[in-house]
Amino acid sequence: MRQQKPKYKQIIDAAVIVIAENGYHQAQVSKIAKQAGVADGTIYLYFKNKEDILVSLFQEKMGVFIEKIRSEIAGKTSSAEKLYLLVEKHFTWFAEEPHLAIVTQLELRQSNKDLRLRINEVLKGYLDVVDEIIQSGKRAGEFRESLNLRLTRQMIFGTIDEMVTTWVMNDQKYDLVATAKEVHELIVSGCGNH
Amino acid sequence: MRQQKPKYKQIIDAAVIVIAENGYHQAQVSKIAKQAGVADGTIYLYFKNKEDILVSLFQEKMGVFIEKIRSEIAGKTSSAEKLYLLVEKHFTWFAEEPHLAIVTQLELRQSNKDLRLRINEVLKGYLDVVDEIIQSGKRAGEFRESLNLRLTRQMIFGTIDEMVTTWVMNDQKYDLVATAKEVHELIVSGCGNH
Amino acid sequence: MRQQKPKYKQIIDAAVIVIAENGYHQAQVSKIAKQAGVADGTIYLYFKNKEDILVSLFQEKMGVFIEKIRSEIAGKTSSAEKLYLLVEKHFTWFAEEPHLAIVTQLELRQSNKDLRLRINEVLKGYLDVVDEIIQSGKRAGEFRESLNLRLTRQMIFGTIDEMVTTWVMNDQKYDLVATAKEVHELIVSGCGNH
Amino acid sequence: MRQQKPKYKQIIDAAVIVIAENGYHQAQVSKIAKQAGVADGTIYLYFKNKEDILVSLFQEKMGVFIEKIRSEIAGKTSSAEKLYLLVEKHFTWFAEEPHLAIVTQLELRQSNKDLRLRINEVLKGYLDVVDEIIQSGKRAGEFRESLNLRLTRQMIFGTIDEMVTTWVMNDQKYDLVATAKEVHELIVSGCGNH
DNA sequence: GATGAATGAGTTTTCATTCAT
DNA sequence: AATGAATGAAAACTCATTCAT
Repeated sequence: MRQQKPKYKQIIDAAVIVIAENGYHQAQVSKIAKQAGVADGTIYLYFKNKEDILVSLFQEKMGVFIEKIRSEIAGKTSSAEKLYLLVEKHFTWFAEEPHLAIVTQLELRQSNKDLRLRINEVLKGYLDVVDEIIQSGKRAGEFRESLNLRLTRQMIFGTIDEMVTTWVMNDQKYDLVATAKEVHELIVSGCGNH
Repeated sequence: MRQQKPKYKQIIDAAVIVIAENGYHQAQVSKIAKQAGVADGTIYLYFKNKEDILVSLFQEKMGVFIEKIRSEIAGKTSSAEKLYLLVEKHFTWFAEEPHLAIVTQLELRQSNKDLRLRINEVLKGYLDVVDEIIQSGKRAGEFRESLNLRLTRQMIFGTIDEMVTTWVMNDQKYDLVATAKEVHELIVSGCGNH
Repeated sequence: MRQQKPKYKQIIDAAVIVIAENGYHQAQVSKIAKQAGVADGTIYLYFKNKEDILVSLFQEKMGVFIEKIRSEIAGKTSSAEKLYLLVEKHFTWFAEEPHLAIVTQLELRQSNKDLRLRINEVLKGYLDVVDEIIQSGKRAGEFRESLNLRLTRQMIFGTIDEMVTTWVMNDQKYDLVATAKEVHELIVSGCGNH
Repeated sequence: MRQQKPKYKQIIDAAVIVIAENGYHQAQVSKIAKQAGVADGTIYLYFKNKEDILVSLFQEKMGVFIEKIRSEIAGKTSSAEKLYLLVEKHFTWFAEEPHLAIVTQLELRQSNKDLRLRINEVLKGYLDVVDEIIQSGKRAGEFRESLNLRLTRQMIFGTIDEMVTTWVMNDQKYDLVATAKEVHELIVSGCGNH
């Protein structure tokens, strides 16, 4: 685990604000340092380089979120319910951290392919949770036995991610959390009429 | 309508190749010019600036694709079939233009927010097709009457987009088109077991 | 003498307008060509290069002006009167051609040293007129015998030129011609109280 | 007040040399940096942009000169004597700083109108000194009561400036300071024969 | 640990000029 | 004579990172 000195967190929180408010390309290290109340050079005592701030930021925030999700769904037996909690908590998380939503949905994607591969590593933990829900659903007979794990995971993640991105691109001006129920319904039942 | 002189298309095709092979940030105008077999300055006779190459590229390619989709689904009566064609053609399109897939799924997203808003304008035409399929499905009773148009559209687009992105991130090493049937099934029926 | 084809004059007149209205650095050859109603390439049938337009412009306009001055002072016997006419005609000239005033006083000076040396060649004809006035004044006993020709010429030209430049820098908002009498007085009598 | 660190002055002195020797358009920032013995980027820690180097250079040099003039004429009672000192010191200044003479008389004028307006701001301080001399001369009865302040100031400045410019354009090959007495005489008495 | 002054690599875009038609 | 599409050289400025203090 990384150093937990206060400045480490200060810098990450500063980065979220600076990137959300200025955009990725206008989020200079010096701006982040100023927002964090440290000198430019200090950043490099806690992070290898600028890219490392971004990855660490995502790791830190996503890590906490994944833990929260895991503990939320731990007690539930129904996979549909677990899936609902995943969607609802995901939406609630970003609704409560609008700056972070901008950073993850818009700004972080402006990074290069290498960075995105590292981000995908972090995302792996989230996708594992999705996989577990799908597997348990299949075992319990709630979900179709024939589901392709990888495709289903991508459908779920793609849907949720697109919902959040569209909401952010629309300046977060409608109630994202309120859509959780319908989104969950779409994922479980698709658009078909059974 | 833009000029249809060969050089306009030459430059766009060169841009696709150069961006796909070098990445967005290493795709210098001079590299594109060289690939297109024109002088650097010639680029600026056909495009306002570098960003304009990207938007034009997306417009040009997506425009043609949308027309193709529209004509494909024109004769079909079943909405499920239309939806299947949408997925299958989408996957086939990118499978046949691997360079373009890299550009749209990875490189183009590294652009700034402004550019992405302009890209969304182009995407609008695609989403309109999705909307029309959903609407016709609802009218025909194939799809649930209660479907929220916007959310359903986002579920469909998010799923398809995520499939293509994952495939590209995995170096296009599996058969994307082969997944079309299952993806279609997921969209129509969700992951639930009815 | 240069070609007197209509396009030659068209281009020079266009250059005066374009340079005055856009400034030297924004007066592209293509803009001048457009204003003159000819193709870019046509410019090069009448002028060696862009710099040549400027020198020719100055030659053409200044040449006509010098002739006018010469004929004006031809009949006068008093040197003071000749000097007055020089000042008054100079001011009147620019007051009647405000675009040209901007070009000669501000924009033409943004050129490089080489161009300015060529412009000085043209100016030589003007300074000759000044010299002749000084010489005749000395011969007639109107001006001090001890006057240093070169310095006196520079004093006269420097004063007149500074008056016009200041007037142009102040957006030509006061009546330049109205100052001719006082300026003449300053040149003849200096600021001393005799 | 600007920083007085050695680098600020180093860069200004380097700029004077590089601009004088290469001309304004060939005085690239990298050339100035090299001459100053600093990195290109360091220039931008001390100056907003390239134009700012020029304005600062003129401010710095002219500011010092104006102070010198003021202290020189402070003890004098005769306005003619003050005026003589102004001319003589002005000529001596440039004779002692031939590089600076080239820069102010030729190269600085190649700048655009905006820059010249900023330069005029600096020049204001010089013209104030001229005004004070004229006013004191009028009060003491040395100069004509009827003198128009603005015109007289322009006559004096225009004359001095033209003398220096001509001298620079002639490659400083004669003794400028030696002309001070005659120039002063011209300004005070004009070319008339009283 | 903390600082912040200094570094220097790297790229888009403009525009005078040419020349095939 | 006239055109105008094509050329390609050239430079200011930013900003992630370092390192002496």
